Amino acid sequence: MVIKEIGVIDERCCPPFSEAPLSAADAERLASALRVVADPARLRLLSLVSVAGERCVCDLTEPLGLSQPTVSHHLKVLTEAGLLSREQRGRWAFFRLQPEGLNLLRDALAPR
Amino acid sequence: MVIKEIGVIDERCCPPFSEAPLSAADAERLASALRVVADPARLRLLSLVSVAGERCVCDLTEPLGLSQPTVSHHLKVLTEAGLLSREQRGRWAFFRLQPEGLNLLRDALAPR
DNA sequence: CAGATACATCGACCGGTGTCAATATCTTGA
DNA sequence: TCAAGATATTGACACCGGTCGATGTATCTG
Repeated sequence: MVIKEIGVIDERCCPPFSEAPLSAADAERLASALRVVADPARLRLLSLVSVAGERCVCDLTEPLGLSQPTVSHHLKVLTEAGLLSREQRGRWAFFRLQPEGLNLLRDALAPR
Repeated sequence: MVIKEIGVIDERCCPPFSEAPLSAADAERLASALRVVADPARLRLLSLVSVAGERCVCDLTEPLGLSQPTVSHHLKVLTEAGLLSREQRGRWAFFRLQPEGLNLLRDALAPR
């Protein structure tokens, strides 16, 4: 069993913002999580998948105007971060939005 | 009169996420806004200012362990983005959180 | 098995940015 | 007006990551 250590958005990623000053480690974790979505290509991928409900790589390459390896790279980052799920069906890999990931990120940016 | 074009978090920065696919331009704007907070030093600055209510540069250099020019640079980025306000009083520059900035970013990450 | 299709991985390039030292600018007090 | 303190700006450097072409791997079809 493998536990992802880098770039994962889970319950540890997003400590409360204005209760106490963020430690260096917490800030690094949260910044890593935010860096995942701070990219125009990844935002468009999230949006395309979210609108369609489900998309394979072949559907995503052309609207983004990026090469297939680049799109695969971004999808991997988003999936490892917990923002997308991946399901292999035949030759195709289908991706869906995992809304909890975005919810965790949103909550991390809430001043309380 | 100068209108900032890059990295500003305002009402145009954060179009709805899953109603329609993000355009390239919208994705670029939103990514620019998110890049502002996708940095550990800037997150810690936001947190320190948020907790204290108000801080000057001199209060922020030491807890971050960064040089004064670097801290000033990050504070400028955060201020131009609309996440902090800056008020000069005597020799000191005091910074406060502008909660609307974070609210706009949060809303942009909401799947609807 | 051979070819085709869909996707992933690798290696390399390059532009962007976080960082610092040095220096400039601004503000106050004597 | 001069000196000192607080902050901003400049210039340079190093590192990270987005991108692509080439190639590898898996899956289906004939």
